[in-house]
Amino acid sequence: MANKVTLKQIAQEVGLSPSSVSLVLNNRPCRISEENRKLIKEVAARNHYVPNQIARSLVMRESRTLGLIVPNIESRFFASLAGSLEKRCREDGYALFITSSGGSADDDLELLRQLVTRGVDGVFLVVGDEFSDDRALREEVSHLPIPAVMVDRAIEGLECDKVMFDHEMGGYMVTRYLIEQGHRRIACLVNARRSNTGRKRLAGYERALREVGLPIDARLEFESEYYIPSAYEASEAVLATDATAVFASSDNIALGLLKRLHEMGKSIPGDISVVSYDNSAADVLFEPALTAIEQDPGVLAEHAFGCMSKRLAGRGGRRAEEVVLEPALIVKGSVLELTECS
Amino acid sequence: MANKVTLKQIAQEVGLSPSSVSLVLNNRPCRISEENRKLIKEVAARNHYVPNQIARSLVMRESRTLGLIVPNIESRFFASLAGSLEKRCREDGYALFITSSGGSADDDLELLRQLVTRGVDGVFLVVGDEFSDDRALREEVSHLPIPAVMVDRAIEGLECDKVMFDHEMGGYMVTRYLIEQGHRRIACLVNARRSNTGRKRLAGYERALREVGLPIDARLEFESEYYIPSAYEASEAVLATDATAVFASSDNIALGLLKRLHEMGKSIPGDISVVSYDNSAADVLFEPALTAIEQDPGVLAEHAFGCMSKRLAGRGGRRAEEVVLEPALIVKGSVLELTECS
DNA sequence: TCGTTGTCATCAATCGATTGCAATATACCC
DNA sequence: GGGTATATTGCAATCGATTGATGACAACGA
Repeated sequence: MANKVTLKQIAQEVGLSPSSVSLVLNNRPCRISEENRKLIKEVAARNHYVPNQIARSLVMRESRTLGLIVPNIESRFFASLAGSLEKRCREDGYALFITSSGGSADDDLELLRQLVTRGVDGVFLVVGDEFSDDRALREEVSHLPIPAVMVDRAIEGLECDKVMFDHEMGGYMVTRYLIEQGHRRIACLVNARRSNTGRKRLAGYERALREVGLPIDARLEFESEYYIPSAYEASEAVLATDATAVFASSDNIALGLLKRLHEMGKSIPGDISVVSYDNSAADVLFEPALTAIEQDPGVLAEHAFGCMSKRLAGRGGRRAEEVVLEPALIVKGSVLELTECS
Repeated sequence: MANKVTLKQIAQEVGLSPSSVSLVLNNRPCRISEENRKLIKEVAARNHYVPNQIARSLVMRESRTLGLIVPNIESRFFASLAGSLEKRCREDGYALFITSSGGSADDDLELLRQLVTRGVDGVFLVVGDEFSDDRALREEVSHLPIPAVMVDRAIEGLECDKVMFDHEMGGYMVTRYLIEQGHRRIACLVNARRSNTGRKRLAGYERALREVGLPIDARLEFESEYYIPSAYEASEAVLATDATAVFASSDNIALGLLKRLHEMGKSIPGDISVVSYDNSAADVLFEPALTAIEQDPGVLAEHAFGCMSKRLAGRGGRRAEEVVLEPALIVKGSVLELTECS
């Protein structure tokens, strides 16, 4: 294990003061003879000098590091978001500190504090979807000494930059599309009990029905957590209805549903049409491919970074910015067009 | 945005010196009257004082932060590893700085430097599987001023703690099992060209064949990258052979293979037996479930943290520690037992 | 009254960088 | 030689915490 080389050591070896070395290595405008400049750079390189960011952060009051808190890094969507965001940050010379909380507001709070004391210049928060007690978290976020951007979801009623896809619109688009394809009995499988996003998607679903005068039938609305087994369980009841189509409000929910369909020997879209939300890696396998709402994590990352960037540059307005992105319905082959006669 | 509160401010408000405040808040053994102790703690709490880790790291020369570099956080296996490792670190009061490199040695190097200058106390490296030019990286790793643990894979010939599953053994176990089930013509689909782990799995496959006197037939060995489309492409040729079983050396490779099988209307294990490596989330869908080698990322994380922990405590030996874990073959239903007559 | 002991708290250096201001040296002009 | 530019470089404070060494003060015994 090699020792770390410090500015002072370089200075000593060159025979100049630490100040001069610092000035030269940071390309600060200053009058140091060309000769010594060369010398300093050479010695620094030879000794593999790397400035200590810790020390630098302390005096500069910025670390060029950002933080990200996601509920669960093992979920494909968040992993992808984290990946995109990291790449984007790196492009601008920021490192991204990725952390995964487990989804409880307490853990979120703990991580947030960790990030702040570790000197990140800003945080991206993917928090607030679960209905846990988040008073302490809201409190903390609203008193943060650094900029924060809430991504994909938000703590309701908190003044803070937000970037997210329109979940209500997503639910609406799916349902509207199914209606246009001639479906009238449309079931949905959503996580409305424990998730804000789920609740919004459900609202969109209902709006679409209402809009065309179709009844909102509680017997067609089913509840499922965002896990495959949960959806699998719930699916039996869904398939016992007379629905001709199902709106699965997340990729995992769709997977659970498909598993059940497969077991029952039902075919898509022949026996029943399915629309999913977010594409899972597994989707490549299905024949036909799943029609689904797509929320590109890369787009989310791009906008989130944009907001952050503005704040960091001090260009953010006093009021919080809210970016709402429209999701896209990607039509593939899992929806049957019902003709009038059917 | 609230201001950050410093030790000095607290001290001022209490009317004592910063030293005293520091001493008390860190529960250092010192003689400060019970009365003042109470006061200090109360004022600190009231002001939401949180010590600045940056400043603390500088003088303490430790940050209680560890770093992790994975090739691609969007891959399920790495995401899961990152998740487990983070949880484990947190249990011991360490934060984990997760970064994702993209897999090139250059990026790995860049990230490694970033982590080091940002003062992490140690790094977990999941690097070195791709055959890129890694001289600079080896150089850097071998001169690191902090402990490093290579996880899941390694830069060959580098003296450094290592924790990984035995990939050769995995390939061997799969093949051995297939042989025991009566298979004689066993194809394999591996990433041997660009991956060390793939190469090892192939070696295990060949060892098993050799051991029982079966021929190693180059016409049964197929190459695929670790991506679904790549495996999908390669699968056609695999299925054109007379193999009764296929060893798919990664989850993505298995998915690509399955897609092709599905399209060709072939059934598992009736038409052909399949063994996979690592379970993918998508596996739940298949009927029958896939027999596969399982490498629990949690176990990997646990051991990796163990090594790190020892080093950090100064209890590591001078020589590098090497932990080789035996993978498990989880038998499900994708392999047909061939009877003698077949 | 002096010395001793014990209690409680502070001083000042340190970590490794950054940076405004001051200082030195050399050249140039009258 | 005195005065002024100009070119180079160094000093010392600073960021916010930690910590070994040291100081102040009271009580007590001789």
